[in-house]
Order: sequence, then C-alpha cells, then structure tokens
Amino acid sequence: MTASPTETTRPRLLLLDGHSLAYRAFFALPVDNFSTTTGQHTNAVYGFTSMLINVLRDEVPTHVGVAFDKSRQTFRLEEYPDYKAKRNKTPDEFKSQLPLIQEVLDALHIGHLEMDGYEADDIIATLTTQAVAAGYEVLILTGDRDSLQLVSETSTVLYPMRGVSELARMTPEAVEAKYAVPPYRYPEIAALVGEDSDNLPGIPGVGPKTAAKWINQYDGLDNVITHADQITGKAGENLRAHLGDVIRNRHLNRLVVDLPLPVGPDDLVRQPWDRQEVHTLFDGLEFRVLRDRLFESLESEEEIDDSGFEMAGSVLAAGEVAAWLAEHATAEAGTRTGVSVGGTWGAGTGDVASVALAAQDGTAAWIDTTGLSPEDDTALAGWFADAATAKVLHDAKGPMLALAARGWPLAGLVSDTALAAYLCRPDQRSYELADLTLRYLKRELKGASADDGQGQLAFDDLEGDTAAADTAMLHARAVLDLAEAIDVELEERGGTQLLADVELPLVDLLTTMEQTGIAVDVDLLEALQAGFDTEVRAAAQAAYSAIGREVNLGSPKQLQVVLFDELNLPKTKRTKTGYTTDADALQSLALKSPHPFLESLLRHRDQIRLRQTIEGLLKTVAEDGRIHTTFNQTIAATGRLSSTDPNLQNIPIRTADGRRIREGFVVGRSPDGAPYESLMTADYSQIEMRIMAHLSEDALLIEAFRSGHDFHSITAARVFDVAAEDVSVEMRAKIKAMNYGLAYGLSAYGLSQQLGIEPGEARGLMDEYFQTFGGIRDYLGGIVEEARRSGFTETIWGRRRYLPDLTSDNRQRREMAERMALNAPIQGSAADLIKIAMLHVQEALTEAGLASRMLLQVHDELVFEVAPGERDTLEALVRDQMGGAADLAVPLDVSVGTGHSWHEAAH
DNA sequence: GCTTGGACGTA
DNA sequence: CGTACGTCCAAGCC
Repeated sequence: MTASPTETTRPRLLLLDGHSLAYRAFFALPVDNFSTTTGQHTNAVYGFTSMLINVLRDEVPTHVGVAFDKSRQTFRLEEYPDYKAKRNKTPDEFKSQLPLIQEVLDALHIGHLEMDGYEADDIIATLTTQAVAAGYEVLILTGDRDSLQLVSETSTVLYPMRGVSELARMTPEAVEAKYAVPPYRYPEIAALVGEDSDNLPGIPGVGPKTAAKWINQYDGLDNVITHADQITGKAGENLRAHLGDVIRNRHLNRLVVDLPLPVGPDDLVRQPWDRQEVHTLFDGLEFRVLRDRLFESLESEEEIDDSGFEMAGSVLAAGEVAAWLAEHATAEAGTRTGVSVGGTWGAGTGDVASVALAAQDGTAAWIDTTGLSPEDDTALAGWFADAATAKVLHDAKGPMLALAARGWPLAGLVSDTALAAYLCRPDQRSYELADLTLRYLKRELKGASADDGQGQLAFDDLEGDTAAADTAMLHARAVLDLAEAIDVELEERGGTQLLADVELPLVDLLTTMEQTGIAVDVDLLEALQAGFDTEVRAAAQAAYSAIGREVNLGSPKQLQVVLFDELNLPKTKRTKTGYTTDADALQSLALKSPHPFLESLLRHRDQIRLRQTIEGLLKTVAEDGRIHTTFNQTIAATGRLSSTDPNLQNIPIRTADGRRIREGFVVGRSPDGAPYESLMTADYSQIEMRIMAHLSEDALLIEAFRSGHDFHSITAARVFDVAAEDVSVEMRAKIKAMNYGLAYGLSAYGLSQQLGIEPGEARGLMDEYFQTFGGIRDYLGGIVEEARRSGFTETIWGRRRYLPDLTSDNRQRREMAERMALNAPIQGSAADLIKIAMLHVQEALTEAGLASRMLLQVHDELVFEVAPGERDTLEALVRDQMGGAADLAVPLDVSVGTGHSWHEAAH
C-alpha cells in the first residue's frame, strides 16, 4: 500500500491572465448590451469581474495576482513581425475597458503587474516557477493555452470552457487526456499544429492527433525534427517543408520563467478590500447585480478553518481491496464508512469511475474501479451489498444508480448527509457537500465536487490521478465527519426517526423506480405532437390576421403593446414589468371586450404548450423505450418529492387535449421482454382535507368523512344548513373551493376572485364555514400562533419547517409566512403519509413475491405496472397498504383504476 | 453568455 | 390578496 498523506495547509496562489480573460469576456458577452449611461462599454469588465468573483469564491486562494500584457512591442514581435498580426483589429471598445479592469483590481486590493516587452503569460510563468519552488499550490486562470506547459502536480490551469462561468480544471492528467502528451510537451504540439490566435501557422494537414503521435513515437519534438526525413506520407512532406515554422513556433511559445519582477508570490497575499471604494467604482460602472454577488459571496470569509482535514489515505492498487475492506470497513457495531463515488449518473442509470472510502479509524482509501482484479470486484460488490457494513453517503441516490449499473447494488445506507441536512432545514436552495462542511465543520472543502453527477469535470476521474484521489478521499472523510455533526442537530430537531424510517429507506425505492422508468408510445406521442403543431400554426395565422401583422405571441412584452396600446383594451392586473397577459386575465378581457385576437392567442398558448410538453418528453425517452425521471428528495420545503428531467408530476390532465398526452404513457415490458398487463393508478381522495380533519379534531368534519358520502356536498349541507339532497350545484362548488383553499391560507378576496363573487359574499361564506366547523377555525389559528412561538411548524410525523418571517415587521413577508405555516403541516403530513405508504406497499410487494412494480409518485397518487394475473392481488394489496399507512381519526379513502395507458388507468 | 421573470402544467 | 413544485421562452444584464 502506498501511503499518500493529504496535506492541505500550503498557501494557494491564484494567477490570472488579465488580458486573455478580458478578451474572452469581450467576445462572450454582447457589447451592445453592456454600457453605462455615459456610453462606456463594460462587457469585458463585467465578464472579467464575474469570473474573478467566482474563482475567488470557489477556490479561496490565499494569494492573488493578475498579469497584463504591457505593450504590443514584445520580444516575440521583434523576432517575428507577424506575431499576433491577426489581432490588429482589437476594437477600441475593448481597449478602453482595460484601465477599468485595473481599477476594479485596485478597489479589491488585488495586485496586478506588467512588464515591458513581455506578455502576461511570461509573468505568470515566472511567478508560478517561484511559487512552486516555495511550496505553493498554484492556480492559473487563463484563456491562453500556452500556459498549459506550466501544469504540474502542484499547479493547475483553469481554462474557460464556453462563456465566462464554466472552467475546465487542467491537471497533468487532464492535459494528457486531452492532448496525449504531458504538460511540458504541450508547446511541442502547439508548435506543430500552429496557433491561429497568435498568427503562428503550423504544418498543413497536421492536427493535435498527428502531432501527438509523432512526439510520442520519436520521444519529443527535437527528435521529430531530427528524424523528419523518416516520416512518410503527405504529412511528412509538409513537415519537411515547414520545419522552419515549427522551430520558430517552439521558440516563440516557450514562456519566460526568469523575469526580474518587482514582486514575488509572497507579496501577493490577499488583502482586505475597501467596501466604500468598491461601492463607488461599481456605482460608476452601473454594476448592480454584480456588486450584490460580490458582497454576498466574499463577505463571510472570516473564521474559516482552512487547515483542511488530516488523513492517512491510500490509493489501493489492484489486489489490495479485499484486505483493506476487511481491516478498515467492518460490520462492527458503531463503525460507519464514508463513501464518495466518482462517476456520472442520471435518468435511472450511471457509471462508476472511482470510489473513495473513509473509515471510522481515520484511514481512507481510493479505488480506481476501472482497474480492478476479479477478486477486488467480488470483494467490493460483497461489501456494498452487505447491509451489515454501515455506509454514509452524501446525496446517495445518484451514486446508488451508478453503483447498481456497475453491478454493485448498495445496502446498509445508515445516513445521507444531504437528507439529514434537509430534514434539519428543509427550505435551503442547495445542500452541496462543500457548503455543509463549511457550516457544520467550519472547514473549507476544496476541489470540485467528486460526486457532482453531471460529470462536467471528466478530468476528475482519470486513472492514477493522485490529486483527484486525495480530493475524493477528503470528500469521503467530510461525509463521515459531517454525518456525526448533523446527527446531533437532527436529534435536537426531532428528525432522527424520520430519517431512519422514511427518508433513508425511500432512497432505495426511488432508485428502483428511476431505474424502472415508465414506457411510452413514441408513435402515438409523435402523431399527437404533429396534430398540436398544425393547431399552433392555424392559431398563429388567425391571431396575425386579427391584428394585421405578425408579433411574437410568446413575448408578454410584445403582447402588451398589441393589447393595451394598439387594440386599446382595458388594462389588466399589474406585474413588476407591466400588465399581465395571463390566461385568466385574457379570458375576462375577452368577456368584457371580445376580440378575435384574444381567442386565437389563448388557443395558440394552449396548443404550443402541449406541443412543447410532448417535445420535452420525447427528448428523454431512453433506449429501452421508457422515460426515467429523477425524483428529488431535498427540494420541497414541505417534504414533498419533486420530479425533473422530465417532470412527470405535471403531465396535463385538466383539459381534454392535455389528457391525451397521458395516452402516451403505456404499459410496457420487463427487461427480459415479458409484457406487463396494464397500468394501475391509486390515489388518496381529499387527502389534505382528511389530514386537516384529523389535526383539527373537528367533530363535524370527522363525521362528514366517516359517513362516506360526497364530502363537498356534506360540508355544503352543513354550512348552508340544508338537507344533503337539497345542496345545489352552486352551493357545492362554493364549498369545494373553500375546502381546497383553506389549507393554502385562502383570503376572502382570493375566494371571491376564484368564485367570481363579491368579496363581501365571500367573507360571509367564510364566516359561515368557520361557524359550522369551529374546530377548523381554532386549529388554523392555533397553528400560526404556535409556530410564531416555537419558530417552526411540524407534521404528524415530526417533520419541521422553520419560518422566522412569522415575526417579521414587513407585513407582506409576515403574511406570506403565515400562509406557509398554515399549509406546511397539512401538505407535509400528506407527503409523509404517501412516503410511508410507498414503503409499506413496496415491502408488501416483495413479501408477496409479486412482479408488479411501482413506477411513479405524483404527490397523492402512485402509478404501478401490473404483471399478468396480478391485478386483483395488487389492487387489494395497494388499498390495504395505502389505506392503512396511518391511523387517523378519519378513514383514508383510496381510489384505484386500471388500463392500458395512464389515461385509461384514471378513474 | 448567464440570470430573471412571466406564464402555466401538476398536486 | 392561496401552498408546493419544474420548464419554457424572452428580456434584462449594463
């Protein structure tokens, strides 16, 4: 075993190539859209500053410096008069921005330097050389590929990919993966291929592939030149004809590493910046959004322990896996292992490239899963599958998809740091490992996320990449330490059971559901899409002819011009930026002032949306003819799941046209080709009202549910004090709206809007309702009261939501928080309930040995695929488990339907 | 090129 | 001036 102790205490120097970054920003951002009221262009300043802020935030360097090109007159130009000749046309709009960039740096107290006769690159090369010798870690942010020759174990180039926000991390392995030569030989490739941006022509017909082949074959450019006469073919001929260019190119692209600079790395230590200075400058540049971002991301850098984690980590060689697992990751009680999986995942599947493990005894291991011996594979598979060896992951579902796809299904997940953090504070926007590490452990977790899942850093998982291995082991370690810290907080917040009994087991089930997916009838959807497309065109034409010109019907701004300026229709409700053109407003507009344009516009909106919905769905159909959505478990503050890529929780159902899309979701086959029999849907009826009845203990409401009669009619009869058979359609509709609106914190005004009645009448209706159901009134009032006192609301199962705004001085914020407080326990309890039901159903399916399977969850509905002959058994089982998932004061009514498609399975 | 906001689909 | 989401497109960024 090779020990590679991880040390993260060394200083970290960030060097930026000011000129090349500004140049990139200038072309990435449209110059027309960025100028101040005085006419100064700012797109390059903006893009550069944006990149700077991001990299300071993400990399947290201890030292920073920016290098600029001094003048056009460099030693390279003296030697080669055409050097950078094609850049002659540097626009004035660009040049005027360079001094502004230096002003930004001055305001931020970041050192910048330039040197007569040399380029920024040379300054960076010199500083990098000095810093590496002094034991620094160096990061070079530049858009100039020549800098790749500086990449080493301790210096990394960050290269903008596209635009100004995505950076490729060019480590030695990444350079080698991309160019097939080590970093120090990159200039040899460039010499052969040429560099357009520097106007250095290369050999015609020779690209990076050929160049790398030669360099590797002859061991370096010098030998390629020496043996030029041996190289055959057209390429060889061209090489001989252009040898002079190659030698010149290599001479020019060699960076100068010994410039006599006035400052060294130590002088570039980060300084606190002057807030007032920044305000003044950014005011002048009219950077509002950027200033907010700057203050937000760089404000709280105090008190962070950046000494990193101490850890004894080993990169396991082939054959060492079983022994390491047996020694460090046993099934002993109280022993947990932190796991960080490198790879990609999504859409029900994935790939594993590496696995990092952090053991309770302080050791860690990193395994390149592409180079395993059969014994290693067996040992790892056995360890993952063993429920007795306790594992902790961060956001485990994605890694579990990848592991399962590799043949290593994971059992024994005893904690998930993302889920635990979510249960502690469910309304955060993200639960990134680095953020949590900072918050709970006060430690800086450096390096890109190893378990990002999107795989945007393909360089991360290269074979033998010790930097990546160290990073991954640090992540595994962080997960283990973090789990311990969050356990404590979660216990304080009463969420321990919810994690162990609901959320963790659910990870397994959701993984399975995502793997399974749901079958779609592609032909049917395509036909449907074509139909909607025809309607879209027709509606657009009709709309255009109604106003005598073409407008973009999808642009609210253009529509406002047409509706309110040209057609002079009455103004609708205000939005931030004008007047609303939403469907509700347009419909009432059509009633007051009918116009053929309105009708066509609404039709167009409708049909184009359906067309888009289908287009989106078709794009996600996998090879197996099924759609594999991703269920997110840590998004909704109330505890609900959400669904993305695609969202299968908002497939249309209300309109007849929309419902047809559900005909495209059909019964499919098992992976071995055996057909299933049908789809089955099972949903809870009026689940939120039932939970309200239970929580409020309102006797009348409970009785209404227990009677088993039509709920809205019964409650209407009570409110209007008539016999059940005398409830009119209108009465029922009004009470139904009330019933549904209650759990959202509905106001009298909102109710009047929805029912199209006077606010006074709505007020009266609500009073009447609350008089009848006094328990509801007391309960709803009590929730807010209680939440204001305790700071949080709680579901039946103890899921909390914290609402600090309940005591806000701002009325709008406070009232918003009050409505959230009303809704959270109700929506949240319903979310808990169906999660529990899902687990019970799944357990019962396994126990009964059924082949039928759960496919989707849509908040109060579950969709199943029914195996041949199992329909009745499944229905009984599902009714049983869903109906019995909780013991409430009211019965849980479950309705079930079956059919060939999701549409037919409705009921 | 990236972010925000309007509009609209579901429960 | 009703909760919770995700997605699309156009406009805004300055």
